Amino acid sequence: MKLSKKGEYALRALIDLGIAAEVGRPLVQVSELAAKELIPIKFLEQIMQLLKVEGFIESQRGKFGGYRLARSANKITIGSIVRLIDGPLAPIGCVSHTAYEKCSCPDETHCGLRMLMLDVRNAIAGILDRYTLADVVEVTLRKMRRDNVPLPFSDAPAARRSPARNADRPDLKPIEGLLSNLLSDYSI
Amino acid sequence: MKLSKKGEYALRALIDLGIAAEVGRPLVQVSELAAKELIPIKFLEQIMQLLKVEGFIESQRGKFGGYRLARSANKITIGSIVRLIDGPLAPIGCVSHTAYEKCSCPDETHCGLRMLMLDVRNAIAGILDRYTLADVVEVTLRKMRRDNVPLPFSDAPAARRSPARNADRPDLKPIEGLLSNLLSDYSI
DNA sequence: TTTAAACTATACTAACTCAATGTAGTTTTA
DNA sequence: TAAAACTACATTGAGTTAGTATAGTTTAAA
Repeated sequence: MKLSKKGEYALRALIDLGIAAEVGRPLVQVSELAAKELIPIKFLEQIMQLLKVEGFIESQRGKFGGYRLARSANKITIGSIVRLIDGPLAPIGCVSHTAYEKCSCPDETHCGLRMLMLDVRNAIAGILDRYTLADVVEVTLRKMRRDNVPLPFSDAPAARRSPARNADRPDLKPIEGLLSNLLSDYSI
Repeated sequence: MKLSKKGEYALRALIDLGIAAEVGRPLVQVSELAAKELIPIKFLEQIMQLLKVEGFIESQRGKFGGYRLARSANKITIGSIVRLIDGPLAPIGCVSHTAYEKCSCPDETHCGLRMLMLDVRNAIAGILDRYTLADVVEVTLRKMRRDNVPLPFSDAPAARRSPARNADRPDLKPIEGLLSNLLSDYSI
C-alpha cells in the first residue's frame, strides 16, 4: 500500500508551492524546492514538468523564473495528485472507481476479498479525495506558527490570516482523524 | 496503494481454506486451489510454503495430502497476512507503526504530508487489523447461501451454523463500511 | 512394494518499475 | 550577452514482480 517517492516528492513540492502562495511569495524555483526537501534536482524537474502538463502548476521561464500553483490550493485535491503519479487509489483493480478492471476470480459478486478491499479503497479515497492542498498547507502553517518556527519562503513571520478553506465544499460528513481534528481545533 | 498479486493470491487461498474448514472439508490440495482461483500452481506452491513457515497453515504430505489453516480463522487478521506478503500497511515509512523509518523531510513534526498519511495508514489498518479471515469467510458464505450458489469444497449445500466470529474481540468501536454492514445484517 | 499424487527446496529469469542521471538544448531578463 | 532558469528526451542501474524450471522427498493407497 505504498506511495512512491515520485508521488511523495510531487506532494511535497505542491505543498511548498501552496505555502509560498499563502505567504505571499509569487514564484519558487526548482533548485530551492530541491534543496529544501532534499530531492534530486533533475528528478524534481521531471516531476514539475508532469505537474505543469497536467495543469496543476504554471511556470515562469528565464532568469528569476520559477513555478507557482496554477489554481487555488483548495481546488486541488490530494487524491487527484496521487492518482496522476501513482495510479488508482484502489488496492486491486476490481474495486477501482476511476480505473475498474475485471479480476481473475471466478465470481466477483460473491468475492469476500473484493468487498473487504472495497472498504479499504473507500477509506483511502474518503481521505485523499476529501482533503485539498489548502487543508494540508493550513495544518502545516498552524503547527509552525504555534511552535514559533520560522515559516518557509518568507523572511518575516507571516501575519495570521483566515484562509477560505472550505469555500467550495458545502456539506461534508464529519470524519475522524488527525487532520480533521487539527483543522477544526483553532487552539492549535 | 496496491496489493500485490502475491498478496492477493495468499488472501484468496487462505479464504478458501477458511471456507473449506467451515464446510467440513479437512484438507485442500494446492492443485485444487490453483484451479479454482486461476493461480499458476508453482507460484501458489511458493506462497503456501511461506504461509506454512510463518505458521498460518499446516500441511499433510503425501498422496491425498493438502493444506489446512493452522489456527481458527478468527485468530488470523487480514492485516497480518498483508504485512507478511507486502510489508507495512503505511503509505510512507515515517507513519508506519510496525516498521517506522525516518523520512528525508527536514522537519517531521511540522510535516503536513506526514499527518495526512498517518490518517491514511490508520484508516487502512483500522480495517485490515480489525477483520479476520473468519469475517471474510462469513460474508462470502452468507452471500452465496442467499443467492443459492453451490458452496465450494462441499457437494451438499452446507447447513447454516452460527460461527463464533467475535468471540475474542470484546469491545469494538462501531465502524462504517460494506463488511460491517453485511456482518451485522442477518437478513443478507 | 511400488507408484502416483502431493508437498519441498532452490535456482533462475523476463519484464517491468523506480529513482534517478546525463546531455543538450531554449528562453528570459538583469 | 551571459547567467539563471526552464524544457526535452535518452539512458541506466538496482530492485521488484510474477512467475518457470528442475530436481527432489514424503506418504498412502493399491
